[in-house]
Amino acid sequence: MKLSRQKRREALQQKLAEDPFLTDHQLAEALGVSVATVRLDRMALAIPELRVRAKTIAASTYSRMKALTGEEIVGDLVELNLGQNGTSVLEVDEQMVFARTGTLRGHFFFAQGNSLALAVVNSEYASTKSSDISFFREVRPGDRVVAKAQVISVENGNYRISVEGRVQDEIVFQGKYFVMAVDDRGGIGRG
Amino acid sequence: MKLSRQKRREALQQKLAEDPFLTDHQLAEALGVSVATVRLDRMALAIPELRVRAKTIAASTYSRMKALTGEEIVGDLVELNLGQNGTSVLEVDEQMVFARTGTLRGHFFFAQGNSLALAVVNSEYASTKSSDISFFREVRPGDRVVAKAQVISVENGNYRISVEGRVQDEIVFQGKYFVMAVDDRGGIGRG
DNA sequence: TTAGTATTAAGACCAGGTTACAAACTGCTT
DNA sequence: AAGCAGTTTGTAACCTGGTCTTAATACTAA
Repeated sequence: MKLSRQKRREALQQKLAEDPFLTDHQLAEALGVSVATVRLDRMALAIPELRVRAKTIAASTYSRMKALTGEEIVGDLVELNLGQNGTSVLEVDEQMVFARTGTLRGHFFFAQGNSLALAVVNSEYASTKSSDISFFREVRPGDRVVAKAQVISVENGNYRISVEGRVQDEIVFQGKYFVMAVDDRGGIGRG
Repeated sequence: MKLSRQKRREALQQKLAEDPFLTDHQLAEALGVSVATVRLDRMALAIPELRVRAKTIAASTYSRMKALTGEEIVGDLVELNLGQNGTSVLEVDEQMVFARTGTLRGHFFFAQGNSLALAVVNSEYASTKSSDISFFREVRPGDRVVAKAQVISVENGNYRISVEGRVQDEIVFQGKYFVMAVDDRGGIGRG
């Protein structure tokens, strides 16, 4: 069960890809090699120690989870004029794109636009009634998508909001959101 | 700046809710109290040490992030007839809803519909060109959203797909997705 | 055989804890 | 003022999962 150094390192990377929470000790056992060798291999492959890995994963996924599910805004809100307009920026990273095409998954565009539209309204219980979005250009990890929202019209609590997302002045998506501002909790159409 | 023990412990929990990656030392400084006290408080509140917190967060969010971003489908695909129709089920949990209203965030609807639409097309590089969605009813944690997609028309690689999401026969969202099947990598309009 | 590389082992050190215990400071009663 | 309880703080020893350095051993090709 002796692997060449090359093979062993590939196996090590594979193991860690499957489960990044393995200690050097566990890795050593799995690969049938000493802990010292595992450390050397990690060094050579520039793989940080378990704690750093855990913390990095935690910190990155945590904030992203928060952004995606726990918080009200997807993307960083950089400007906001309630009832008028707003701007948010979304940094695209590897986690957000399709494995196959390497391009941003549509729902991040939708989510960025959606949450920006809701932020602009900022009623106690604003909610999206409907939306209409088009995607123009592919986006890749490293791109910064700047979304600008503009309120087009307001009619007793019903906002029409236009959102445009650009990467360096090139438009990547364009959408209209119809948002309903509900101030009591009895309304319908929460999104 | 002296807090009662009660208040201090609340403050500690608050701090950790905001940023779970604070060391005892940082907490001690923030609360104006010794490290030993922080440890006692953590003990009393059954809050594990930093490393355990990091690892736990990492382990739990890691799998969820993979489910949310790393895979091609949001929701569980339960039926699929390529080029024709498909069904997916999304279990709504607390992480997916707005804190304030307790209702599902629009982008999960969008994402469920979007990924289902793409799955139905299943070209090598299918991508959403545009969409048009309406949200009808609020959805709460525990609900199972069953989405059914139906291909309406196909014209040289351009699919019109209608998706309906229901919770127990009650319609919660309805959307049309325009998906482009791109078999080479040169096309535009990836979503 | 021997040089050079790969592997292992052994020792000291570190961060961020743990446990156990002692000391000090508080508020309050007697 | 003395005594006591509860709270807070400090100290020392130990643990894990590493670090870094040095040294010894094993393997392999010339």
